Amino acid sequence: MSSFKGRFSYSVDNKGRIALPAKLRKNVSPEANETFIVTRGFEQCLFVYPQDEWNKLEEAIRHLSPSNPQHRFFVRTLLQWSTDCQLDSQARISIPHDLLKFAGIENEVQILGVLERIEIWNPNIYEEYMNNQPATYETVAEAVLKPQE
Amino acid sequence: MSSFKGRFSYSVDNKGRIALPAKLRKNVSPEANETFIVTRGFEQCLFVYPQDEWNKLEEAIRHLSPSNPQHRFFVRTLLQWSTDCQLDSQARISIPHDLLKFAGIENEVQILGVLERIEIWNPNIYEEYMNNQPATYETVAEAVLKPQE
DNA sequence: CTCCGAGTGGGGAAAAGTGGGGAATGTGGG
DNA sequence: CCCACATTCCCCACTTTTCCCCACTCGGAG
Repeated sequence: MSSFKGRFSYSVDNKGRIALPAKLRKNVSPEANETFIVTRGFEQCLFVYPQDEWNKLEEAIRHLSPSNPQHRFFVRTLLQWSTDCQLDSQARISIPHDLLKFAGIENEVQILGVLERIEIWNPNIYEEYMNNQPATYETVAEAVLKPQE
Repeated sequence: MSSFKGRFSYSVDNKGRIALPAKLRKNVSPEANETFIVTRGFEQCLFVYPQDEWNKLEEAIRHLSPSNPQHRFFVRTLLQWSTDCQLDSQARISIPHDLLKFAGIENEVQILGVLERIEIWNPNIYEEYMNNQPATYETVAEAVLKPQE
């Protein structure tokens, strides 16, 4: 099971390639086979799943009801943005332009490790997201971690 | 289970390395495998968890709902600041610059053992924190220890 | 006094990040 | 049908950072 963590500032070269930070690369399981699925994230960012983690997600949405309109909408939206990416020999992935455009990414990115997935953000949008949180880290922590036994 | 205790004054060299006090090192369980996770603490300090203690924390946040925006914010904030650190052959950990900057750490640090984690503070900030507590140790003790069975 | 463990400092090899050239593939127009 | 152009991918090269190892100092125990 992957457990990505950390925040990294990386550049996007003019071919739309983004290097995968070495510390994240070490947490990718061999079953992922150097293959990643990039898709639209929550908030204005991209989610990157290693193949093996994506398979779990796919299994989950496979069990959604095809007769439920809301489920259909969710599955369509998720999958229409999803695309396979192979690492090149320098451990970089090449992101399609429409996904870069969706996330407002130009030359610089913030890369986050978030347990089973990796997130890619425009640094300014990320900054804004973090600054616009209604509560502070400490107060949220108190609420989130309280029921811990 | 770890049970760190004590307060230590240590220096940070110009490569951002901090030695782990010998007394704390003796309390690290072998399962930690010389690996530590450094992250942002509450208040302006850093938390250092041995691998095995971190795993418990990670297990807790893994069960948070991915569809709850507040949970997403918390997990992102916690993980974005987290990074793995291996002890070098001199039992030191190398702290990334952004974490040092967050905690306002320059050349000197206070290291605290706090049960399952280790805290690293800028000595001045720690002093200020201690001096600005509204209640005294004795009155807080009364409130904290009262309901103990 | 000597030895040993603990804390501190720095040099050099290896890895990681970044950028770009050029072949292979694919698409549309002449 | 062939050619021009764009796009993709593979490889090579340069720079910076990281980390691994060795050396020195200090203080306490024997």
